[in-house]
Amino acid sequence: MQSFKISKTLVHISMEFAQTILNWYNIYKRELPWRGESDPYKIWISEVILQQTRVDQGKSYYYKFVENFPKVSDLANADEDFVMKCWQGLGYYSRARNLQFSAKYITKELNGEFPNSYKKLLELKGVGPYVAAAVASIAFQEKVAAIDGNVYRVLGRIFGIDKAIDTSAGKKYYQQLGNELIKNSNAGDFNQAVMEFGALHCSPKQPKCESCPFSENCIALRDNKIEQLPVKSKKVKQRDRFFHYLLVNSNDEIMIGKRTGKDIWNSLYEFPLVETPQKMEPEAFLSSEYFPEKLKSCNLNWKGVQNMKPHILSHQRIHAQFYEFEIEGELPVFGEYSVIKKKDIANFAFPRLIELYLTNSHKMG
DNA sequence: AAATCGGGGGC
DNA sequence: GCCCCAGATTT
Repeated sequence: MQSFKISKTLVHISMEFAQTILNWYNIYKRELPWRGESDPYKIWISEVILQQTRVDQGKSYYYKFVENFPKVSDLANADEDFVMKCWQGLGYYSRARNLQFSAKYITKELNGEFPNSYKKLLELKGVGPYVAAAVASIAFQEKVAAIDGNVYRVLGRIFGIDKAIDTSAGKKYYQQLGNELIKNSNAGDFNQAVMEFGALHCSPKQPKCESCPFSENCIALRDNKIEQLPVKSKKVKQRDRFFHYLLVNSNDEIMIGKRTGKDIWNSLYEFPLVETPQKMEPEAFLSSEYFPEKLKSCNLNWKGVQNMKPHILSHQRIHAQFYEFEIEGELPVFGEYSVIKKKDIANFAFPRLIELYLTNSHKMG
């Protein structure tokens, strides 16, 4: 807060900051599907979709959700596989499961009355400080700052904050600063304005400092620290994984199973999967201990294998191969997998990696 | 506090 | 390749 003249009080600073950012917002804000929405349920949907997700990527999913589940009770009563199918391709699939879990909670336990405060919203599964603040401010005008990646960047730069955004002390500091700045504003507009400013003007790379309404007061600009702020302390490391998908086909049927557990892609479907600790060539894999005994003994006809380019996730590089088998007659009972008609395959939600394979192999015939 | 959970886009 | 995106939960 040293960026403003020392004689100014916090009230003056917050009013000046808010007025500047709201002026900018009124001129440059984008038209977005959820802009002007007053239904807290739909605002909630939009905010969950937009977690760690760009607006351009989330838009079509927002339309899909409000169309298929126009009310919270529609989402509560929907088939889980259909909800996951609507989320397919968006990533972080626990968001979809938690969304429906909380929709059931609101519908059944709260008699359909949507939580109407920051504190009550925080009790929903999948709702953290950001979403609770966003919904509370936009739907209920509660004066609580929604601190997302954009806001960290905008405040971090303008106020020259040296606290790291991925520490609890840093998060607390930013939240308190935001809560001061929002005090004299329409909370919903204020939060959306700061985020929009971060997305369009104070961007991570090549921010438009030359035309910035805060250029006179921005500490980062003054000290030439635009590239360094906001401060982050952690670094992510990736691990390699080696997946062998087994396509067990008959004429018109194929084997799939639903993933459970704490690994990636929980609640999505997949083909029988074997993971090996290191890279293995197809021939070596097929005659190895890793290839399931149950399948060795049932007269599989190996048609070929398709090698995918590494599938890159935030913490993993997945090297996948798809083995195509044909089998005469009935498909065997195998593990937790079940047999479906190939024509029904589009009803199930698959990871992007499998979707890519299906698209490719379909194209190739 | 650190690790994990996806997928896509910009450079 | 690296960084980041209208973050939250688990360990």
